[in-house]
Amino acid sequence: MKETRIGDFEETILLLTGILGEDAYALRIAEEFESQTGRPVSIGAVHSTLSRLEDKGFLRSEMSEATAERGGRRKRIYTITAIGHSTLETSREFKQSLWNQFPGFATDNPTWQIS
Amino acid sequence: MKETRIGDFEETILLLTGILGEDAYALRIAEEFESQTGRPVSIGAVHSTLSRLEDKGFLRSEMSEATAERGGRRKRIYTITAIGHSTLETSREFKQSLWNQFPGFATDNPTWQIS
DNA sequence: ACATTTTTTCTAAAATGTAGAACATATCCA
DNA sequence: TGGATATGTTCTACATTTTAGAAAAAATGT
Repeated sequence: MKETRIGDFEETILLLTGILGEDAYALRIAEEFESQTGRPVSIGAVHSTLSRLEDKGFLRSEMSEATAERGGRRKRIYTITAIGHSTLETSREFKQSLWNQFPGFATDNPTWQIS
Repeated sequence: MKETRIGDFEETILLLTGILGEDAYALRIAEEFESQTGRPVSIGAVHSTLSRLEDKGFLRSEMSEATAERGGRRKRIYTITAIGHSTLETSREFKQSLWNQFPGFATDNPTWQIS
């Protein structure tokens, strides 16, 4: 099993988990994904990605207590691990480095012409 | 519209193609990938990804003339299209926005700042 | 009790990522 | 001239990630 590799969707889900904090459970994350990207996402996609990320050690999870709301069953709350965190950072730095080497995007001026 | 979606490896290959310019052909890209990431990559992986990116319209390609070097046969040179370019930018901006919402990482990195 | 809501778990598929063998075409040098 | 060797592409197959939604579980409302 390759421990340190993550895909694009996985990266986004990991980031959203960090952003949502205490509220990071599958359904809420899917909701946030849709609102931030404008693209629909299936709940299954989010669930399977979350558990894969947990298998890889980038996330850890814990069941919350049930709430007093209608249908308010226990949620599986996800938290980023130290490894997940550093993987995110590495990925970010790598992409940033590539962007900086891309002619026309290196620094402040985003003007670039395509043939 | 599922046309505008790319994966993580695809994104890296697209970026490397842009960075390499006139020298962007499969073998060279694979070489650059290894030197930039430190991870090995098979030539087949790069080839299939490049042609997939071309099918999606993010890259276009053209055969070069053979060179006078030993074994210097014709290369397939890839170039980023306008669509490929804007897809890259969209992806970069989206990730940046997520990072800025991530508590403790709202960075003021100068080379990335959008506004 | 039974319907309804929120949420997870399970199953299956399509798309992306990975690997390397097979093939083609160039130069080098006896 | 032609085989050894180098550079590249094309092809084929398989693994992993991404996507979708149905089914099951656990809570409240009436």
